[in-house]
Amino acid sequence: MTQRLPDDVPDCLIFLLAKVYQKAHASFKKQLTPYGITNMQHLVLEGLWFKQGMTASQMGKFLILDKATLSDVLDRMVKSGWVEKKMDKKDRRLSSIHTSKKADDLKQELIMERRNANEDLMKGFSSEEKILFRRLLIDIINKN
Amino acid sequence: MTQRLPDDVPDCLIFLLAKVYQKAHASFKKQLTPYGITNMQHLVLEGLWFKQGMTASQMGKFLILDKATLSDVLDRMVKSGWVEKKMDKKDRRLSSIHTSKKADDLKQELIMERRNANEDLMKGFSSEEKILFRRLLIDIINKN
DNA sequence: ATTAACTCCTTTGTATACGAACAATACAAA
DNA sequence: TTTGTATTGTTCGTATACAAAGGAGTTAAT
Repeated sequence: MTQRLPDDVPDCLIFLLAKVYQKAHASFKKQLTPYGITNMQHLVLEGLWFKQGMTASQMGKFLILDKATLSDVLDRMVKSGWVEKKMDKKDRRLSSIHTSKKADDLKQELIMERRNANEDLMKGFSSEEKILFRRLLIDIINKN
Repeated sequence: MTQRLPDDVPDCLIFLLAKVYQKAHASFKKQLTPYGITNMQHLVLEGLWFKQGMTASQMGKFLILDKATLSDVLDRMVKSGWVEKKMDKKDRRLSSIHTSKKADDLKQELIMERRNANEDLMKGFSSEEKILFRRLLIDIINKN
């Protein structure tokens, strides 16, 4: 699917952002193939390694994901043995999510894959460009 | 769904790109609501206004979209009356895609909505930042 | 205690995404 | 002209996305 822009690059930031995301997503997806895990599932695992035991609601806020999306993702991850849900005894609406042993065994490897993917993306950028690029992205996300 | 990053912004470009895309997509989606058209459908229309009569295959290359994705999108757009397909008499595998009158009547308005969306995204950026940001995005897309 | 309001999560419906397999068609080579 | 190959577009399977509605549980206010 990966392709190049035409010589006459469209003057549309929305389009460029969509294509950059598409590219970044596709290349990380390829890196994750050997692990049998999707990009989204990788994100969930890293989120849990940062804050083990989050509820689905907390994770949704932390990762900025719709609860409906997350519900499906977690369901698949429980079924495929990447995470486990533990019912909360005090509040029966909640369940805390934990990574499984299968996931923890791959922790260092999976984190490294992400680091590599990030470096690949900005390969060729100067230090100043990297910093500025990051700042501009954050600005857009936090706008409004 | 739209939210802010935590104070401790994750050091992961892939994540930031996903969130920027998510934000840009969501805000343009809201702008398009009154027209009863999706972001993707808007993209297809602008593509056709640039090069009327493309085949699905050509459009896929032009917009960098998977043929399977495009097939579904075009199908819905034909059903909802935004585009029309004309069979090619010479090569019966092909059909050229055209915008409908319903779409053309909204052309100026729809193009303006995109322009506004793009300006909103980079509001607050200096001219230099805008130019650099665009260049960096294009660099990433055309990498490899 | 009971109702109202709120929260958590799931389910439903629609629209992307895209790899893979396919059918129909076109074309090039022998 | 038959055979092999390539191209176009569809269909299938799976995984996001997210709005909207719903079910279950909790808490606040009366």
